[in-house]
Amino acid sequence: MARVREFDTDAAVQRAMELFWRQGFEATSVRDLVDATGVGRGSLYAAFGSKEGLYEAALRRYVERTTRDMLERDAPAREVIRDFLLTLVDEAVTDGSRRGCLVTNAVVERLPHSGMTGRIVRDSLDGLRESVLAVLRRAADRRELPEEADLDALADFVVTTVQGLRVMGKVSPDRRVLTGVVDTAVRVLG
Amino acid sequence: MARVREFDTDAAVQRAMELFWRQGFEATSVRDLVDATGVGRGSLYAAFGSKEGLYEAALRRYVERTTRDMLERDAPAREVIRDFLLTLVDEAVTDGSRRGCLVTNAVVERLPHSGMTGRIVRDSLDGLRESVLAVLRRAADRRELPEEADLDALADFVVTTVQGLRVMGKVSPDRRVLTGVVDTAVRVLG
DNA sequence: AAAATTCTTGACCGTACGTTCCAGAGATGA
DNA sequence: TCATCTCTGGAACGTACGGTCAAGAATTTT
Repeated sequence: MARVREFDTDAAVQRAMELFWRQGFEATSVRDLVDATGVGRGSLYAAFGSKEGLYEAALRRYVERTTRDMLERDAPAREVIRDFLLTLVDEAVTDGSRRGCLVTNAVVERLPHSGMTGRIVRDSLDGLRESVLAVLRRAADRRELPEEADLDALADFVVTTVQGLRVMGKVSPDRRVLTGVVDTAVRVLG
Repeated sequence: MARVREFDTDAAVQRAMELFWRQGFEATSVRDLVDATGVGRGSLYAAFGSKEGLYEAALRRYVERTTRDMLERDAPAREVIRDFLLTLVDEAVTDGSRRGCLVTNAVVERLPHSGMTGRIVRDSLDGLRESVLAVLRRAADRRELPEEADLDALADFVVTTVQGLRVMGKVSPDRRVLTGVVDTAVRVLG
């Protein structure tokens, strides 16, 4: 043992996450990160290795914190999923700084540039897909969906709709429009 | 009159577009653009004002060239839109460099940083929306859709699905999955 | 108390960035 | 032919970047 770390790693990652979320990876400089976290350059590099390492930690944190517990509700699938999508609409309309979703942003701006980002993003979307699938399976068990429904395709469709909403939410955060999209989308669920 | 411009502006914008599309705005340096276009720094700045100006020209070119003539076909709406979405799937699966769609990329990585990008992007999506709407109206005239169908909401839904496919295509360019999504999506069209 | 170990701070590194500028080349009009 | 104008090419600008490192501070072990 020796000198103990003075700064709160979690808090630093949280601050970094907020910056990356609002500004993107490239547009956020190490200087910005030092200022926002209050942690010195050296300490940041000792703890995370690189700017990209810190970004990945921030992305991981985002994925972990973005809970899907809305999807745990025991209610008709269409209702559960509709409410879930409507929270995304709400986020988009409410979010004044148009930051969208960090995962979606990571897909577009970081995926080609390698690193662990692809892995994290894929895991995140797989997680969402599984949660949706669980909802659909419960519904299928209750004979709530048509007998021949393809649950896998439906789950992929919902995940795709989430990404679509995330993008559209940035372009036109218009509640009426986005709500219409959600209502249209959930019509495929029976 | 005086000395006449030596380089082909259109060709230069085309080259720039390819670079921005593949690498994104921030990751493309002016040096890259000079190398790819073969046009000197000075000439580039004289013609486009700034890196952002060239980006906007490239984005505009992309929007103009990305023709929607698939949507002009006179066939059942569901079929026309399904085929259109399937071409996107094909693009995603085929595109080895995962560049996605320049407009979608612009939304995510450039929208917060102002400029004309927001305007161009919005115009582009509005254009797509109008094309889809025209298809739907033709279908409605032919009593092909349910009487009570909300054409506006359907058009917004299709545009959203396009964006969703564009993002998903980057993460998992899997034809089976994406085709399933398309088939699911078009089920809302009657 | 002293040795050992880890963390902190911030100056410093080389590089690459976007942009500006200007001397010279090429084209036109007088 | 010469004056005028625009375009060209690339050197040069200041700045900001991501990353490194060494000296000192804090803590634990001996």
